[in-house]
Formats: sequence, C-alpha cells, structure tokens
Amino acid sequence: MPKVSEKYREARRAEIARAALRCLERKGVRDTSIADIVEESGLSIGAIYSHFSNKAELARYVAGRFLFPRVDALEEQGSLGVVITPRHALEGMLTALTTTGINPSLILQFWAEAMVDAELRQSMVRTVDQLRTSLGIAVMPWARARTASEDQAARLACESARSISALAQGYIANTAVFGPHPYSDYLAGADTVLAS
Amino acid sequence: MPKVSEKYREARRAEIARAALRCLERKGVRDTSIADIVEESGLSIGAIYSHFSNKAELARYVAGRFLFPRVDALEEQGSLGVVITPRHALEGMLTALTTTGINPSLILQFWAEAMVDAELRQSMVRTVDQLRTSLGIAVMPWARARTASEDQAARLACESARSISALAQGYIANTAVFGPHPYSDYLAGADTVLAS
DNA sequence: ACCTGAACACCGTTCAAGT
DNA sequence: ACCTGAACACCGTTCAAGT
Repeated sequence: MPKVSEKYREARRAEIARAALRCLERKGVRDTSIADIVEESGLSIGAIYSHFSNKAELARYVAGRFLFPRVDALEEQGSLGVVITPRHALEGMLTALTTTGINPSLILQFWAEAMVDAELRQSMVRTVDQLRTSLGIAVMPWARARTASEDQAARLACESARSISALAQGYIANTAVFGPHPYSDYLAGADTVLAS
Repeated sequence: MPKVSEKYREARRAEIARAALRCLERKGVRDTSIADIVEESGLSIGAIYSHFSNKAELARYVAGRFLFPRVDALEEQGSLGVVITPRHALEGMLTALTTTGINPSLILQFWAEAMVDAELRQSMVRTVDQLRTSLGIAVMPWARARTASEDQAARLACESARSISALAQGYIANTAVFGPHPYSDYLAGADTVLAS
C-alpha cells in the first residue's frame, strides 16, 4: 500500500491524539467525553471512530505517544561505559519528568485506567520492561563493582530497576495528590526515613 | 431528633456503602454503575439517592469508611514514650496495608478520582494531615535525639511524615500496576538505590 | 421520612448513506 | 477509503407519586 496514505493516517491519528491530550489535561480522564474531543479537534464523531476503534484505544495511543517516558538516553550512557548508579538513574528520571512537563496528575489517572483496561496495563508493563532493560545495561558497571559474579550483577541491576520505578511512582503519586514538591526534598526525605 | 432514626440512617448508609465496595472491588471504580449497586444491595435507585446525594458522595463515604487507614495506633505508641523511627512507622503502615487486606488497586483508583473530585481530594489531604500529626508525635523522641532545638525536631518530624507517605504511595502504586511484591523487598531495594 | 421507578439529559458506539 | 451524523443502548440523576 502507498506510503503516503500510511503517513497521512498516522498524522491524523496524532492530530486526534493531541486534541484528546489537551482535553485530558483540562478536564481529566473521567470527564473528557468523545464530544469534547470532537469539539477540540474540529472533526466529527465518525472521523474519530474511523481512526480509533473506541475511546480506550485512543487513550492507549495517547499514553504510548505522549505519556510514557522516553528511555533511549539512559541506555546510551550505560553502553558508553559511563558508570551510572541507580540513584543517578532515578534522579535522571525525575528531572526528565519535570523538564518534559508531563502532568503527574494525568499519569496517575492513566495508572488507574490500567487497573480496568488490561491492554493498557500490558503496554505499561512492556514499556517499563524496556526501561528496566535499559536501566539494567546502564547500571551494570555499578553492579559489577558491587558483586562477585556476572550473574549476581545482572540480578542486582534488574532488582534495582524495579526499585527505581517504585520510587519514581511514589514521587509522582505524592506530587499529584498533595501538591508539587522538589524532587531533591523527596530524595533527601527518603534518605533520612530509610536510614532511621 | 430521635437517636434511633439517626442510628438507622447511618446503618443504611453503611449497608449501601458495603454493597458499593463489593462492586468496586469486583469491577473497579470506572465500571461500577448505580445499577450495579442497586442489584448488589437489593435496594432501589431512589433508596440509594435518599441516602447519598450522588455517586461522588457515596464514593467519598466508601473511601472515608473503608479505605483510609486507621491512624490511632501510631499516636499511642509515640505518646507512651516508645522511640519510633520514621522507618518503623513506614513499616507499620505497610504491614497494616497487607494485614487489613485493603486493595492497592482500589486505593490507586481513588487517588485518580481525587484528581477530578476536589472534595474527595480535600478529605484525603485532611486524613493524611491527621496521619502526619500522629506520626509527628510518634516520631518526636527520635527527632529530638537528632536535633539541637525543639523547633528543629518538630520540623524534622513533620518532613519525615511526608516522606513516609510518599514512600508508602510508591509501594502501593508499584504493587497495583506491576503486581504484588513483599514490602521488605521494596524497602531493601530502596535502600540500595538511594545509597548508591 | 423513606422509598419507588418512569422520565430526562447525556454518554459511547454503530452503521446506512454520502464523497 | 474516509467521513457524516441520526439512531441506539446505557448511564447518572430527578421528581411526582406512593407508604
């Protein structure tokens, strides 16, 4: 099939998704209706349904396109032999979060959506598995320096990746529910609590 | 007004809320309808609307009654002069979470609901403020031992309370999205990540 | 006072019909 | 192939009428 048409389709999907994202940021996941997206995009109901089979698929597309963090940078740093500690990686994620301006409230709402949409949840798990792999590579030099065998190093790297994501999730959820908070304070607080 | 009727009203509200909670645990917040709660409770639409002004108020009642953690125990321990470290307090919260059998997925869904229901969010903030006060008291002996003045100790106690809640949130969100996970692993992982 | 359920406005989705 | 929007089933909420 012609590549031009393929490109056009994808552009249209992205256009709809951007309109949807604007609505989501303004009104939240629960309160944005298809009618809202129709109005925001200037298209018709049918136009949207000819590019997405339903609201859930559109939501998944928005999440995959605009909400899941880009993970490439970390892997590069690791493969160049720069020694990255898990803490550096966590700090990198938290700065990326603030600089990209992704809405913590929206992320939290999509996590909740994943509790009730198995496919969204799967794609989240897949994305974080990629992240985990990247982190695993980036953090391997550090892990090797702290363990006896290559096997133990790999396991340590993998385990620390889950902890990194859990810690990042804590920051996002806390920020969303109780208001913004510099991540340096969050890390310093976590340090003293855990060390006590 | 007669106390009997007052008691009856409250019992009815609790009965409806329990039916609602069963639905919420089975189908999630997004997918439980008033019709579901009508069926589960065996009552009528009107009966429910004569005890709750709308779905959001019912949700808030369920959250306040069944989902927000009880906080009394911690305060007692603190006032008895037992030295509780913030880490002990965090561990206490996480064990309470697992022993009470509260559904992490449901907590996450209610956090998201709070992003779009200002009143629910307020009552969450209020609950956590209480928790923060209790924690502040419980943790004061520890804080005094680590600071020069009573003022500094109070501030340290307060700050560590926010960190405790953020760390607990991270465990809940991670567990909900990526599957169960012993909290001891979570804490151990957080230790090594932060210390790296 | 508490309850009933038909009625209403709005939601997501479909589909025959247009280009 | 992409789009249109009336039509449909279902949702939360209301309210006149019952006890």
